[in-house]
Amino acid sequence: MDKTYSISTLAKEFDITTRTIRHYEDMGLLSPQRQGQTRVYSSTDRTRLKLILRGKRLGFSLDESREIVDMYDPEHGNVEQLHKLITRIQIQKEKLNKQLQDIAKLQRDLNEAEQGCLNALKRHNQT
Amino acid sequence: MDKTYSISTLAKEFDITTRTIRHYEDMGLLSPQRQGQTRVYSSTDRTRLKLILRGKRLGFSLDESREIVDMYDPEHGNVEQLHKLITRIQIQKEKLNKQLQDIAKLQRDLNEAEQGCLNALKRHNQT
DNA sequence: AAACCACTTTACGTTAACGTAAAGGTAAAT
DNA sequence: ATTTACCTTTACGTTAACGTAAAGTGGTTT
Repeated sequence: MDKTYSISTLAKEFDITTRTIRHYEDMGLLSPQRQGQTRVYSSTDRTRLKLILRGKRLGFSLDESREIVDMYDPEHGNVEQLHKLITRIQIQKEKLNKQLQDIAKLQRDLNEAEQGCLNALKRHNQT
Repeated sequence: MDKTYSISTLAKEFDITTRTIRHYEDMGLLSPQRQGQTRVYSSTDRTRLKLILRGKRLGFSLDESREIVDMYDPEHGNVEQLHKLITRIQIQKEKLNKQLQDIAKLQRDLNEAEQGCLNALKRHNQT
């Protein structure tokens, strides 16, 4: 008796359109059940959607996001597949580390810029 | 006697095409000097380009990146402008914090997935 | 029964971020 | 002098990620 969701419910929850959700399905990122021809989303589907949107915020393409969400419930086929998956996971982890460094730098830069502004305001007030 | 760069030098250094660099100029992100009709990039231009590419890695649009690089050498016009700039800087900082959280979550997820794989391999080797 | 709602598919349109010729200018090397 | 190696502009093409109608289906509310 797992909770289920309609497409518009999910759309409202995540502030996206139903078109977007269907598009993710077209691209192979989601594959909800059907009742007749109506889509019924499980909580697993909802989680996948959440992950996709997180990937989007991080600047991932849908292809990259599919790679990532597929890492969660992989076809634990043979040993070779597992090794490949581990490799892909490590690649992603490295990419994330790079991104962390970028963010750290940008944060420092923004703080500097902010300080520059505040100093300019101070100088102005002293006039 | 500041160092200058040709367009193809920069393209090679950052592993992008000259078309891309000209496109950034078309979009108003760069405005190099000219010698005749040839573009000559200063080290400031080079830095701006670096920032743009960093923004790209973080999933920013060119519009967003322009906003950010413009924060570095703003037209310190009036006080109002300065306040607006500070506001924009803070918005960016919040966005970055959000992104940091997303990355942290994703890193944890990937570590879990990796452990799952490693365990699956262990179980396989015990057979 | 008619109107309304939420769902569906199909399909063309749009925007961003470049790719990819085409056609030509300039300066150094052969 | 002509090939080579850069540089330039102009302009149409492409891909991803949806937007936006159009036209139809199926339940329920009036």
